[in-house]
Amino acid sequence: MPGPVTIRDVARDAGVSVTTVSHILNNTPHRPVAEATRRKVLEAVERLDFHANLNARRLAQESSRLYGLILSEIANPFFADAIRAFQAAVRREGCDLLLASTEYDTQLAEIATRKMIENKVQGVTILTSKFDERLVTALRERRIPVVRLGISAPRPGVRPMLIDSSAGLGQALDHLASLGHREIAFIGGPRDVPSAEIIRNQLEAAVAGRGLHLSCRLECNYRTDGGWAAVRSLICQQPSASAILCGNDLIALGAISALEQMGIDVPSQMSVVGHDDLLIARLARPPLTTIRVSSEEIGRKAFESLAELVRNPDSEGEPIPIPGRLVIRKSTAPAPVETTSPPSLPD
Amino acid sequence: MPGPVTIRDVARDAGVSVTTVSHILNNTPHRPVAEATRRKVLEAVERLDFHANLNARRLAQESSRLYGLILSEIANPFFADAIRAFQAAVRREGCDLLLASTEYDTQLAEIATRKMIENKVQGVTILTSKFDERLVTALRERRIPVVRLGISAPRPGVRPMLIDSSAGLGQALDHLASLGHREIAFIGGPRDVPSAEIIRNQLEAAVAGRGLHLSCRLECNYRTDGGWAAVRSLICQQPSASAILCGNDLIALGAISALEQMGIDVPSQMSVVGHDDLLIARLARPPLTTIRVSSEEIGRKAFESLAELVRNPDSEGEPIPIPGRLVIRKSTAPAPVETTSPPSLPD
DNA sequence: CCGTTTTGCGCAAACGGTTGCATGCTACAT
DNA sequence: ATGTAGCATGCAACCGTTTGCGCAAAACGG
Repeated sequence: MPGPVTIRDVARDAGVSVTTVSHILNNTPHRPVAEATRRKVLEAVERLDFHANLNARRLAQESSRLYGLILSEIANPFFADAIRAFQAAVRREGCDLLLASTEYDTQLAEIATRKMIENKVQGVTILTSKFDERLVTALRERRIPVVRLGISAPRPGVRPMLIDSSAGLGQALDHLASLGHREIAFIGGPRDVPSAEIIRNQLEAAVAGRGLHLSCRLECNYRTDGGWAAVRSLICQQPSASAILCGNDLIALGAISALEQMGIDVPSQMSVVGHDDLLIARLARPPLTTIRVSSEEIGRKAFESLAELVRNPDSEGEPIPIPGRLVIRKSTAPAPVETTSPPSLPD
Repeated sequence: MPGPVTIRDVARDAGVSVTTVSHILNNTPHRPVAEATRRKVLEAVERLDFHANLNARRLAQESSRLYGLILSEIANPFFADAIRAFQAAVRREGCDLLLASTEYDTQLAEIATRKMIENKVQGVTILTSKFDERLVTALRERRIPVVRLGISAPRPGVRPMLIDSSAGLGQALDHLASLGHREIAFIGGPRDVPSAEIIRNQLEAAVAGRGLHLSCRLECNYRTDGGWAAVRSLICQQPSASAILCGNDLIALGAISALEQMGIDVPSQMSVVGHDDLLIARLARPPLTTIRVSSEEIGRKAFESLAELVRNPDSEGEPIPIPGRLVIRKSTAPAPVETTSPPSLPD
């Protein structure tokens, strides 16, 4: 067994030094190479089917040409396009991507961070809001630039990215109001998830700014079963609501399924609005009216800012806003007329 | 700027040699270490916040402790659980995962393969059936074990994994037959996708084995719009079918949406059966009767076999079967009585 | 008290690339 | 002929770890 073919084998085969081979393979600028030599080397590479050892290369090089991406779950559908866009941008730069998932687990988050450091990535994007600030600090101590989704103490080398649903939530409220809805309930994500809390706050602001009010605020996990359970309790304590705003699409889907089971038709008897616009929102029955947040935009902008941060390490910057906007489909309709609350009279 | 902390810094700080530090950090078996020394070193590691350089480590080590996973799209929902299971198994082994996606692109598949080789992974799992056999050969030339989804020439070091829907398809046919369906149509995936072709063949076999026959065979892309279009043409050319078997859940969802648009109710007027059982199948309206293939099982078994192959490099093995079985939900119901074809008489 | 084993540790050579610097050669101007 | 510039290439140190082997001191058995 001859072992793997190394750059030395190529050099020998082409009759040149390893230095020359290396420079040719890397297209080192300012190093002149005779055309004949280049051909000889390239032929040898081809003939021997040489593949460079990336570990050796990265060890020797000053820059790893590696970017890191940390997310909660690799297959999280919400981030599908973000991953794709980020990955594509990384590749366009001639770099590689190191992916790590936290699975919402503190220890795995630590492992993911450690992996970023050990691999000497030149920048990290964090797409999970449940991520200990201490770990960001660990990255910063190694001078690794960070772009991060969610609120984050603004500091040099760390650029936050904020999903701003204000506009979309406002549009949703206006949309519902124009359909005659007065009693609107909100089912948000878990209190301890920062992103859920942000949406909640933005909604409160939008409601206040419009002189409306929420008849009910509920909280549940971010899955369909959460939405399902929340609706059961909602109907008990606040049966007069005619529309429900949900913290994400899965909650909305769960809500719809619970309503259906209780014999309440969506949208004729109850309107439902989601958040995120997953693929599934389009496919649901009825197709979901929801607040769309472009995942692709998240991935693209995250990389842009990260690349900028790499060029310009300690620069600070405004949080990157990711806007959400309303997409109207079929899960919202005019409020039913037989409302239990009497029409309000102008005074 | 002092540069990154290396093992030498730790050694100096602890007053021992790098050798000792290395052995302590790796828990090298059969190397005795005084308890006091161990403590000193561990404290130094802590104090300096030392993180080993993985590139250097991998370069020096014989084994990379790295596994590769190649798939079509990282966020493909069908493989979500497979990735998770594979990843978890890799981690349990104390190894790392290298992920690469082909995006259904030949050139990216080549790049993914190259990356596997350059990173010296000790084994690769390929979860996309559209993957050139030549690339597998390239891996084999480097003696990298491969576990691969889909048919593959059986050869040493390569273990195929086959989704066997035969049982599930049989159950589906029996289920439909027991509901009184006689005219069953099939909408499969693209002809040039091997996995689609396999399902087609397994279905033909199941149909033949039961003395039934398919009234119609269609082909479309693997997305909802494919199913949508296929149903439009199906209704034109074969309006008597009362049930549709689909090559995957997205086709089924598209089909249902087209049927709804044409005023054909599912399931009372038309039964629809999917394949895969994505999360979305459960959430669809009506919830989809479908043939479930466990993604988690794919990931788990893939790793098991790969690990076995790593221990025992050139062993051959039977293809790993991944069974599909029917899950009955609400998209199938008794055939409508006003069938256009006259009841068949025994002769 | 003297071999012999065991324990604890370090030297130095890999691993496979990159890169600053030196060197020989050709070409050209003086 | 001679100095000089630029072209083409190679030497050798270095990146940060691992690991085979050797060495001294301690522990042990007779």
